[in-house]
Order: sequence, then structure tokens, then C-alpha cells
Amino acid sequence: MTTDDRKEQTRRRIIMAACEAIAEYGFEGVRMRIVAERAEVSTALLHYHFDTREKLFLEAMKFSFENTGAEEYEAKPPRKNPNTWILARVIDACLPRTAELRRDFVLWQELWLRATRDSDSRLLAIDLYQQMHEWVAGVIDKGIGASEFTACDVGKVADRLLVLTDGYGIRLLLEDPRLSLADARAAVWAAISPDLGITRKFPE
Amino acid sequence: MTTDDRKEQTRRRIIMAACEAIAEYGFEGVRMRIVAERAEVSTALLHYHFDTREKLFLEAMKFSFENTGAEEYEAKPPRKNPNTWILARVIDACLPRTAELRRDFVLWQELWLRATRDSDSRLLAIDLYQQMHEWVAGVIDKGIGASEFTACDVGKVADRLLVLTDGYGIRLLLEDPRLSLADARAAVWAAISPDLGITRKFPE
DNA sequence: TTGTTCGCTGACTAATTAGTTAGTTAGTCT
DNA sequence: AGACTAACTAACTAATTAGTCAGCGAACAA
Repeated sequence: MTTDDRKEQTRRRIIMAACEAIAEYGFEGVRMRIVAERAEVSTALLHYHFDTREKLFLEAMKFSFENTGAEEYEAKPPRKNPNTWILARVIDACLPRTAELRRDFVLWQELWLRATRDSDSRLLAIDLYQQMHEWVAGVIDKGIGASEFTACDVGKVADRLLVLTDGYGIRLLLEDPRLSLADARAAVWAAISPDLGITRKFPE
Repeated sequence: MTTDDRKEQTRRRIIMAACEAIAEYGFEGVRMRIVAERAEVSTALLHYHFDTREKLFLEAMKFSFENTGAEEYEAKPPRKNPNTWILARVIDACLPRTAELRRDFVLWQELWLRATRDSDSRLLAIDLYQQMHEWVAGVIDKGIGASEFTACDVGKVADRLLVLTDGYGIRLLLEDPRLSLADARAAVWAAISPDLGITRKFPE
């Protein structure tokens, strides 16, 4: 392994530590010491790689959102009820179901909030939202859009899906006993599926 | 004016300053000095009244949410299309339309995020969400629920309304040129009004 | 082998922070 | 009037912070 590889590896370890720390303590709440400890380096190294705290954290945000996996959606839908399958997977991808998605979701919210104060964050957030929207609209359009049943504005459906998963996602973070993951999935399903000409109930 | 009145007035001035500061800088970002300056008192007085930073900020959150005005909804709906009028007002009340609502909305989001880290905040957030839900459901139920057209679960409609306004609210905070207030209102309207047996378009 | 580069650290600084304390002063009670 | 209470402050401290810098040592080049 070359020193360049090693350097890149360290850089990445720092960024990932920063992501975890931001989700855990919040943007303003993270201390450089915490990130350094988690990445198992000195605080001086953070400054060596990223100059300032601000720059490190923005890099971390960017990295996090560029690396949230949508790989599993490359999998082919089953022959039976492919539309139902696709919609269910997209909804699931946008809800904080797993610990990892939950972490990303919190990071997301941190960025949203920071966007109200910092213009760099705002531009990043707007761009990110657009990317997410394109991804959702793309999956729906490619997978379901061609269906004989649908005659709707895919963009608007994607928009509504994102808003709903965002709203329910926030509530899921609260771990309010009155709202389960199943409730949230079902509610998003009910609000979206008719628009796509899907009349089936939520699978499982 | 008695000293007790004066004390209460000062206390309130501090709390309101804290609310503004939290919305502006974020929970972790607020410095006691900022709050003190804004309330035109010494930092020592903050500690005299609230002991610790933490306690002050929790009090501020509580105060803010107990004092968000729903007074304007006491006004009587017009004779013509009262259902339409009521729904439009409720939706408007939940979207960050004005500077004040925007500030409260940001504070709200701060609490949501903090709720993922701090159990006191979490309990407050859950309680608050419940209160908002009851308010929305109450207004809908009292104003529209008795209508001959509706036969839906008001609780679920209120739930969906809150989720949608939350989701769109966040996007409105971004001031994304692709999403106007009118778009958000119309989208929420379209997603809610059919459930309530309202077939009219969004007023104005 | 030897000199050089550079990823990396320990020990530092200057600035800022929440919180304390010893008073001052204005309003209240008898 | 005179004693008392308590809202309020200036000046402090102890701790923590982001950021700096001189230098180490392993990898690389010659």
C-alpha cells in the first residue's frame, strides 16, 4: 500500500467519523476532539487535512449524501406485481428504517436546519433535494411510469412521496409509541399508490 | 407595577430572547452572552433566573410552543363555503408563511433534532406533536367533520396534514426557487381536500 | 545507503465559554 | 423612618475550544 492510499484512507476515516459525530451531537455540538478520537488520529491531523472545522464538516455532509446506497434498487423486481414491489422499495428507501438510514436521516435534518443559516449549506441542501427527487422520479418513471394504469405527473408524485417520507421520518425519529414504522409505511402507501394506479394494499 | 410583575416581565424577556436566538443560531450554537444582550440584561441574571443554560433553553422551547397563536382561528368562517375556508386556514397555520411562523418552525425542527439525543426534549416533542394533532383534528372535526360529505377518519386526515405541512415546511425554509408557498399550499390542499369531501380548488 | 519528502503528532496558545461571587440598589414591609 | 428582601450586575474563574507549530519517523527517490 502506497502512502497516497494510506492518506486517502485516513482522510476517509476522518470524514466518516465526522458524519457519525454530526448525527450524534449535531453540527454545532461536535468537538474536533470527538472526531479525532473516533478516527483514531490527533486533532492536529484534522486541521492538516481539512484546514478548519467548518470545511471538514461540509466535506462530511457532501460525502455522506454522495455515498448513501441505492444499490439494492438495482435488483430486478419480481414478475408478479412489479409495480407494487417497486413502490414499496422506494418508500422504504426514504424512511429511516435501519440504524444506518436513521443516521443519514438525522444528518439530513442537520443540513436542512443549517441551510436556514448558512448559504453554502443551503445550496448543498437544494442540490441534494433535487438529486433525491430525480432518483425517486427516475425509479418510479422507469419502473411504474410505463404502466397502462398510470396517467399522472411523476414529478408531483415523487414530490409528494419525499414530503411524506420526510414528515413521517421525523416523527419516526421521535420513537413515539403512537407511530410505528408499519403505520408510516402504510400511510405513505395510501397517499401515493392511488396516483400510480396501484390498487393493491401494502405488501406483507 | 410591583417587583413581582417586573421580575416576570424580565423573565419573559429573557425567554423570548432565547427563542429568537435558538431559531437563529441553533440550540448548540446559542451563547448566553447573545441571549443576555438581546434581553438587555447581564449574563449573571440568566443564571439567577434559570440556573443553567440547559434549563433556560428547555423553558424557552416550552414557552414558545405554548404561546404560538391560534387566536385567528377563533374567527368565524364565512357563510359561503365554510369548509373550504376552514381547511385553507388550518393548512396556512401549519406552514411557515410569515417571519414569525418561520421562526417557530425552525425552533420546532431544532426540538425534533434535539429529541433524537436528549430524552427530556424527546418527551416534550412527543407531547407537543400530540397537542398540535389534537388542535388540527379538533378544528377539522368541529368545523368540517359534521359536514354531510365527510365520512373519514379525522385523526388520520389531521395526521396527514401535519406530515405534509412539516415536509413542505422544511422545503420552504430552503427557499428553493423550485418551490413556492403557493405550490406547497396547493399540494397539501390536493392531498387533503378529497378526504374531507371538499371538491373545490384552493381558494384565491 | 543516504537524503528528502510528507503524513502525522505532542505540546502549545489565544480566545471563548458557562457558571460563581461579592456587592449594589431599588422596592417592600413594619 | 429604618430594616429587610431580592432583582440585578461587574468582575471574576476554571474549563474547554479551534487552531498552530516544531519536529519525528516511515516511506520513497537517487
